[in-house]
Amino acid sequence: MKESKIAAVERILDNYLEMNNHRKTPERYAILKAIYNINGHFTLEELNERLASEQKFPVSRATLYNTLNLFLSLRLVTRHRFQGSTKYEACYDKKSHCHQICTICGKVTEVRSPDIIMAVENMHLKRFRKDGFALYVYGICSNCQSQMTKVKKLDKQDKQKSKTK
Amino acid sequence: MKESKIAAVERILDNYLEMNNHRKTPERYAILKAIYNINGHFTLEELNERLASEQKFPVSRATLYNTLNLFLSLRLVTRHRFQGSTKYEACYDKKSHCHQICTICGKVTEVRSPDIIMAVENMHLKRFRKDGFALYVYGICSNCQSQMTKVKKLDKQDKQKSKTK
DNA sequence: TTTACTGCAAATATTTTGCAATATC
DNA sequence: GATATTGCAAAATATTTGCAGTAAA
Repeated sequence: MKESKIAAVERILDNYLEMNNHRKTPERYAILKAIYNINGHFTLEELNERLASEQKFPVSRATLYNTLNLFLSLRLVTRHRFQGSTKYEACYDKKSHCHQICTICGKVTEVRSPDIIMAVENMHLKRFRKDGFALYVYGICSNCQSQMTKVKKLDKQDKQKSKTK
Repeated sequence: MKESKIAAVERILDNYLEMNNHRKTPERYAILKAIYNINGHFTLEELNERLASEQKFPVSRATLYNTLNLFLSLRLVTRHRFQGSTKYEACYDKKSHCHQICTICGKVTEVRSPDIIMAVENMHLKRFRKDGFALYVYGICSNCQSQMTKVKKLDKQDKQKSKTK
């Protein structure tokens, strides 16, 4: 299964490079393979390390940026910019990305939502070819909610203290 | 109308600062006011210039970052990270943001979509308090689509030439 | 042989941080 | 007066760019 997915994206890359007289460098294929062997989000740094240690195929930062941009334009990867860190993600056969993001702790959770996918598909955008989407739902996770309740209680105590004082 | 909106967000800020024993510095109010006088997206740089030239109230970059983060956590502004540039936006009374983004030229267009808003509202996220969302629909705008058609035609011509040669 | 691509290093851009001075409470 | 906040400058990050050497076609 995974093998055939990699084969499929390699074919897309092949095709693009041939059509545009660009070169089939080993770097490009190594990077593509590395990306499609990662599950979920990854940073450029993580990708770099994987290439160096696991794949024994270190590449320069400049090449990584170049190649990621190429893949971005071919829609073989997507980029998310979460608070502070930029994350990439393989996205062939995965055109929709729904995330819930806690605005307190920054935790990002991926969620599936057929309803949203349908709603976006039915969205009417004039003269615009939709290729995919990302949804970020912001809010507060249960963890931080209970944190906040605690803090509020402490605040109340503080106020009472300062009143009595 | 606009006046009352600014008054409303100022009250939120007031309240927060008082509750948490933080200080009501003129910077914070000047920045908040500047933000709510901007229509649509703005960069930190643009905000900086506005404060210096229009409001005659220049502040340091560090303070801008600090204050924007404060407003972010108070949900008085949102932050979008579009390709390359980070944009902010006033978001009191505007909890949903739908954008269509051309992956070729990078053009961002804001779109309204009651259906999406409803779909997100109905989304069931376990133990997560939804506060707002941003949707980014990626694709290709009509402009770039016609660009591409032209390029394809040229490519075809090139191929024919090299064949005959 | 041609030239697209890589890697390096330097340049830019962006954001964070430490700290002394300042202003709010 | 205590200390949260500002502004500055430096530091840390992140990304882009120019160019010489390398390698794919």
